[in-house]
Amino acid sequence: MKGYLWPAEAAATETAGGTLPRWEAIAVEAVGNVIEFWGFKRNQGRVWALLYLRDQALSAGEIERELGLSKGAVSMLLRDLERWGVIERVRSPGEAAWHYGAETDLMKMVSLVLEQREAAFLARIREDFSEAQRLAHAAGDVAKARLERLDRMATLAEQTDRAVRAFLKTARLDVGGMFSALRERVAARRS
Amino acid sequence: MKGYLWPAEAAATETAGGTLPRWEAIAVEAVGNVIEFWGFKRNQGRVWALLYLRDQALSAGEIERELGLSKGAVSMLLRDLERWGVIERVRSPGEAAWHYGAETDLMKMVSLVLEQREAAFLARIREDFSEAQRLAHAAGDVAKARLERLDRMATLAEQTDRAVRAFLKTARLDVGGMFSALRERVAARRS
DNA sequence: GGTGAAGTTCAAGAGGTCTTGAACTATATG
DNA sequence: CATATAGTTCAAGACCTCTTGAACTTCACC
Repeated sequence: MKGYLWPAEAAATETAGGTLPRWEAIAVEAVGNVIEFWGFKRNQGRVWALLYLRDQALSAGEIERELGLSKGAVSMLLRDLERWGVIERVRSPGEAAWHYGAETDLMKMVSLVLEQREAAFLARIREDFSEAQRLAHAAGDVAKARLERLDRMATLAEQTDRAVRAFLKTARLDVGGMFSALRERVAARRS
Repeated sequence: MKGYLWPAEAAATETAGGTLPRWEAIAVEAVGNVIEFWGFKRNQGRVWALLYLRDQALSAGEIERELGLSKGAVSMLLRDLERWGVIERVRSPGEAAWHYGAETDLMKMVSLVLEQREAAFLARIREDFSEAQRLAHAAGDVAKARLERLDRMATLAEQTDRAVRAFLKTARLDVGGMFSALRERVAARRS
């Protein structure tokens, strides 16, 4: 949630090496912003958006040029996206280089990754609260009212858990309804 | 989502000037981590947690000492928390200094602020997508398949919107059910 | 109104994350 | 097998947010 005050015009024109049509540039930036909102890297969103909008596989070199990124950055971003199953690496006929194509909706990736993160994160927090409760009760000299507050505080983690699950359910419903045809291919491919 | 690999022991002992009982330190850090997960500052969570757990109003100086923060930082953090309505500033009898107390659940703040952020943010993204769609159609030379992909992409913002609303609803339900008694006082006070 | 303590502000700096680019590895082709 | 091109890795540094601390303002009390 850093950048929601950027000027749309600037974002659209400054960004690339220059070859992107304006409408494409705007869309690519918009996806970058949404994806950053969800705690991913802006450039992961931009790369996916470019591949998805082009409706054909591009080489790493083309992505570099279109988005003004370095070779190293593109390599790492593509790996992330591939690991999450939202782009596909294809060997094109005459070419030596791999090409990369996007077929799947990004929300799949968002909900998948958020679910993993959330699981590890909240498990840890819960342990911490349990430990704190154990110690506080053992101490003996802690006022009852404060112990109660500690108990209530521990529900913070549980509330967060429930809220995240509610979000994930919504996200998956939406994606499932709208993109079911596209998803099958990738669901089969994954793992 | 940076820090879910910190060692609980370290977090509990290193942090403060040293006066915090261990159970309190652990709980304070845990709240700091949850709040950071939601895109707030870790120290906002730590300050709120300390005040809430103490069950009495503390002065800025005490907070500084207990959490090992600077005067300036405490001043700004308290202002944020007060603006969000999760702490209260009270003038104590004999003392010259203000004291600060926490009565409300933090999830209230999380859902309130997220709602504001989300509204501004997604309105902007939607505009961007509209603009991109307008330009792409005007261009004329864009393949139909690509225009369709752009349309689908625009639903990203709408899906995000719906998912965030689902979360906010859940969060508010939880808080409402569990802390209704505490909430009234502050609801009346706000604005 | 003067005094001292509390509170606020903000430029400079600390602390993190993300990107770069050069060295390195893998792969296709003649 | 040699060569060229693609792809990967990671230390150095760019970038950006958060904290600090000193100067400044406000406030209560005498």
